[in-house]
Amino acid sequence: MTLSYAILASLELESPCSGYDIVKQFDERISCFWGASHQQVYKELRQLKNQGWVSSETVIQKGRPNKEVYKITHTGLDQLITWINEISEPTVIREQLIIKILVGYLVPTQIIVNELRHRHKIHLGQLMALQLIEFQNYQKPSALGLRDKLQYLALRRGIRYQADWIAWCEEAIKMLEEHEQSLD
Amino acid sequence: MTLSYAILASLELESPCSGYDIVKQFDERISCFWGASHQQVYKELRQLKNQGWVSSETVIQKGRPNKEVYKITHTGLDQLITWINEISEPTVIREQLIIKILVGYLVPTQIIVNELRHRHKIHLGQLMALQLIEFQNYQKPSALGLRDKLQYLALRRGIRYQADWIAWCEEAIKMLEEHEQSLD
DNA sequence: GGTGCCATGTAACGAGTTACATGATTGG
DNA sequence: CCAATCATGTAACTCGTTACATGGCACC
Repeated sequence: MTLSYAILASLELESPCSGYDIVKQFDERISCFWGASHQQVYKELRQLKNQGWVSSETVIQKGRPNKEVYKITHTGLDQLITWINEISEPTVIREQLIIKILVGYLVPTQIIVNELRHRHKIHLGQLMALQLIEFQNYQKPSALGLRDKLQYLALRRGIRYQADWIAWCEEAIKMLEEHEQSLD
Repeated sequence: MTLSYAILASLELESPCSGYDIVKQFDERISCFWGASHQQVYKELRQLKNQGWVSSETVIQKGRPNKEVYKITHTGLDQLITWINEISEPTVIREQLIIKILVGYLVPTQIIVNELRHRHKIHLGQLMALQLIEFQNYQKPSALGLRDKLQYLALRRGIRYQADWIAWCEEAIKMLEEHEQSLD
């Protein structure tokens, strides 16, 4: 399961931390390239513990629910490294919007344009958030250590991804609006 | 289920066709934004038929296995249109490579660079295939009818997607190789 | 003679989603 | 006072993958 390696990586980067923390890290850091529900993460953490790839202990808190904090074990680290060494293929993407575009002639063009605007807005918001992180933390990427350079590259992947969606949305909106005008 | 709408859209664009044809269309036309195994598609087609969203008949062939060819029904078309009208959100992506990048310091840099080169090659191959289609079929997009324009926009999404991955791979390889050199 | 295409399917399993449940604390 | 945050979980279900099965034809 790939999720287990994502969790191991998360614990390798920052530990000890709870299932809750891991979900938050997925959401905040790499939301455009990884997502998991808390149910999935908790389930997986229990399984990883059974396998001995992570260890955990209970932290008693007052005023808050107790939490179970996890660390990666050396077995887990070995497994993570083995996994990194395996060549992986691109993920299958199932993007509804592309299907809608293909049969978009079935509805008024404005419906499609609205959907494109909606997507544009989402990606613009995410792009700005990522660019803020870039501005605040990575002014001089070439001066960074390897670890930070890698984090920066992951961030760059996100920035490019969002910018790419935005550019396409604009291209598509323009083409559809010009098409509409040409009908008058 | 979203797959059912992808199938309906496929049948709307081109019908009658068999489960086999639909899988092929997914693979060929929009492989970077949709994928499904034949098992999934056959299963879904049977369910769509039970619901009355598609109809089918058996075509007897000689020298080849018989096939079941499907068409979208008017109920199915209604459902497809209703679905298009609903606003949809971006898909969750689970991209292993980003995880590997984040913890890439655990292995020799060359391992990560190799993986990046592998991805670069894949996306370059797909980009060239898509650009060939663009060159052969869409020389003058502004002159197209709505249906073709939409097909073109879907193609453009694929082209941008591939080009974006390529650009990032190059950026990443460059940064990692320069980092290696700075250590000498 | 082996590989690949056409064409469809079953069965078992694993991954992921949705709905539901709990309960205190903090902040507007 | 309502919403959000912290923190974890169960149960039912759907979706998707993997492995296995069949069998003729065309091409090199």
